[in-house]
Amino acid sequence: MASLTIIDIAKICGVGVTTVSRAINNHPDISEETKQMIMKVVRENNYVPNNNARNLKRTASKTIAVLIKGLNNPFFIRMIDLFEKGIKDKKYSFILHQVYEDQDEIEVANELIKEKKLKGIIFLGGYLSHSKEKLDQLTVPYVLCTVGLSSDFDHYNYSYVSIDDYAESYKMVDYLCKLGHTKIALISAKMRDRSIGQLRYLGYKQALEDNGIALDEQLVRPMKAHLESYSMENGYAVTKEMLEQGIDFTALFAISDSMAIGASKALLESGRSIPEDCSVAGFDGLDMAYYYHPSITTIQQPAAEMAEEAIKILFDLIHKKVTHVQKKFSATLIERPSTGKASR
Amino acid sequence: MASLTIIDIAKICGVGVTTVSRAINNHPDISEETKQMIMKVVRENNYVPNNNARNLKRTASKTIAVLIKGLNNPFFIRMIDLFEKGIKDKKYSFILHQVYEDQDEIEVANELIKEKKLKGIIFLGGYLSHSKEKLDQLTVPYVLCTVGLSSDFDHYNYSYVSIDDYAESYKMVDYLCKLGHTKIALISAKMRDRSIGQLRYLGYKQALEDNGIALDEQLVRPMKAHLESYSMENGYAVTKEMLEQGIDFTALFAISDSMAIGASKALLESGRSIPEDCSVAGFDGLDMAYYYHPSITTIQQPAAEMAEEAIKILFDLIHKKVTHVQKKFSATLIERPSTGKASR
DNA sequence: TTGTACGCGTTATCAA
DNA sequence: TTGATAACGCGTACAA
Repeated sequence: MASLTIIDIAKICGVGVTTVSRAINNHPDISEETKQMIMKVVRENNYVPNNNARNLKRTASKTIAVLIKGLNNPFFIRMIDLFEKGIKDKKYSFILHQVYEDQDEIEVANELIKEKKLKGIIFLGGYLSHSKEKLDQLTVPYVLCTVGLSSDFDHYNYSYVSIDDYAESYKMVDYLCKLGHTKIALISAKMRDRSIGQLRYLGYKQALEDNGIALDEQLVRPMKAHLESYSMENGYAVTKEMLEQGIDFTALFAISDSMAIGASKALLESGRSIPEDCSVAGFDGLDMAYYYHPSITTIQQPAAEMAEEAIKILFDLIHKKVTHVQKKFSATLIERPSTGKASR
Repeated sequence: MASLTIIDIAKICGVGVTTVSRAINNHPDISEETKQMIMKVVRENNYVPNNNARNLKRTASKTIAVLIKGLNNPFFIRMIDLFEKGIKDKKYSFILHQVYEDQDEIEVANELIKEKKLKGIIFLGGYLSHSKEKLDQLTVPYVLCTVGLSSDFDHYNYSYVSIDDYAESYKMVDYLCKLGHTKIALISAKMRDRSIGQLRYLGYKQALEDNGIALDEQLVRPMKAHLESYSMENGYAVTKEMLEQGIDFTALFAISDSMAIGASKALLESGRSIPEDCSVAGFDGLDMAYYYHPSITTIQQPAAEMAEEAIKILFDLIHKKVTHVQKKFSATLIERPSTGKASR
C-alpha cells in the first residue's frame, strides 16, 4: 500500500539511488545493462516517481499550460485540441488547466508556474480586466488567445492572437445590409461587456450607419444574464421574447453560432421560414452552424492558424526572439442558405 | 523574482515557520492577532505556498479528481460542470484531469493520487478494458461514470453509474418499430467496440427480432474509423454513403445525438424530409437535439441525477459505508418531430 | 560508471 | 500559543 520510493527500488536492485534516478530519467552516464535491469524492476513493482518531489527539486521543465475559463464554449474546446497537438509536436508537455468563475486567472497562473515550473502559458478565452501590475507579476511568457481585452488596455504591452471583432462584425452586418435588409436584429453580449461583445456591437452600429440605416435600439438585444452566456438556450430565449413583443426584423445576427441556432429554432417554431421570412447569421464557424438546417451563414475564425500562431509566438517569446507580438487574423464570411435577400 | 518561501515570511514577521504555516492553513492553535499580522505580510509580498512541497509533506487532502478521456463529447462536458458543483458543495476541491489517447488511465490515476493525495476519483467516459489486477492497483475509491465496460467484466467488483445501454437502445428501436418502420438503419459504434456500442447494437437487434423484423446487415453502419467518433461529421459521412448506395430505409437511429444531426443534414441535403421520408432518432439528450430543426427524438440520459449519484457513491466509498455499488439509471425517450409513422 | 549526502519548501511532531 | 527540527521523495554535486 505505502508506495515505493526510489530508495526501495535502489535496494531491490542492489544499486544506489542515483543510478535508479539516471535510469528513470534517461541520463547518459549509465550502462545500458544496469538501466534495463532497473527499468524491469520498476515495471514489475510498478513504481511511479513522486511528481511533487521531482518538481520540488527541478529548476525547469519543458511544459506549457493552457488556462481556460469555462469549458462550455465549443469553439475553445476545438482550440484546446489544436494546442495540445501543436505543443506536443514541439516535444513539450501540455497541461490543460481550468480556471473557475470565482478564481483570478493571474493567481492561478502564478501558482501553476511555481508548481509545474512552466515555460509558458496560453490564456484561452475569458476576459482580462487586470491592471498592468497584476499582469506583470507573471514570470514566464504568455500569449492571450481570443481573450477579451477591455478597450482602455494598452494592447502593445501584451502578446495576443485574435480576430478583429469589430471588423468581422462589420463585415457580416454590411453583408446583410447589402442583401437589402434594413431591420437587422442583433443578439449581443451582456450590457456591461467592455471587450469582444462591445466590439461586435460597434461593428454592427458602424455598418448600419455606413449603409444609411438608423440604429433602432429595440433591435439590439443583449443575451440574458441568468442564462449561460453565448448558449443556444440564450439565443432562443432572446429571440422568442422579441417575437412575442411583435418586433419586426428581416434579419438576425447573433454574435455566436450557438445563439444563432437557438434563434433559428425560435423563428422556425413560430412558423417563420429561414431565410424567406428572416435571415440568420452567426459567428465563430462551428461545425454545428454547417450541420444545422438550413446551414447558417457565419464568420469562420481560422482556429487552426490561430492556435499555430499562438504557439509560434509563445516559443519566440520563450527564446527571446521577440518582445511582444499582436496578431489579428482575418476571418471568413461563409455564406450559407440561412441568409438571403430581403423580401420586404 | 526568486519567490519567497515560508522562511522568508517567518523572518519578516519575526515568528517561527510553524506559526506562519498555521496562519496559512487556518489551524486552530494560533491567536487571531498574530494570524492577521502574518496574513497581511503574506498578502503584501504576495507569497504563494509551493504546492509541491505541500503535497510532498501532506498526508491527505480533501480533493477529488475527475479523469476524462477526450473533451470532444458534449455530453461529458455537461457532466463535468455537474461534478464540479457537486464536489465543491461537499467542500472538497475538484480537479479535472484529461487523459490522452495514448495514456493508460490507471497509471495516470495512480500518479495523480500520489501527487495530489486524492481522496477519490471519478472516471468519466472512455472504455475500461483493464484486467482486474490493474484496477486493483488503485489505492483510493473510484466510481466509473458512463464508462464502457467490456461484457466479460465482473461488474460486481466495481462501482459505477450508467444507463442500461441495451435496454435504452431497445426502447428506441421498439418505438420506431411500433411506428410501423421495418427498414431501420443504425449508425453504430466501430466494429471492434465491445461495450457501449455493442450493447446498443444488441438492443437494436433484439427489438427488431421481437417485432418480427429480420435483421438486414446492410442497414447496420459502423461509424467511420478515420473520423472523430460519435461526431456530426461521422454521422453525415455514414448517412451520405448509404444514400449514395441507394440503400432503402424509412428510419435511422444514430447512437449519439451528434451523429443524428449529421445524418439529418445528409438526409435534408438530399431533398428528403424528416420525418415524412425518413424518421431520425438520436441518443444522449443533448440541447442540440432539441434546437435542431426538426427537433430530434432522443434518449435523454439523466445527467444531473447520474452525477449526483456518482458523487454520493464515491463519498460512501470514502467513508466506507459501502463496498461496491452499481447504479443503472433509466433514461427517457423524448418523442419529438423528427420521428413519425412510417409512410411506406 | 557508480554511490553518498545534502537541500528543495513545506507540514507534523514534540517540547517549551 | 509558540518554535525547533525531523521528515516527505527526489535530483544532483561531489567523491570514489
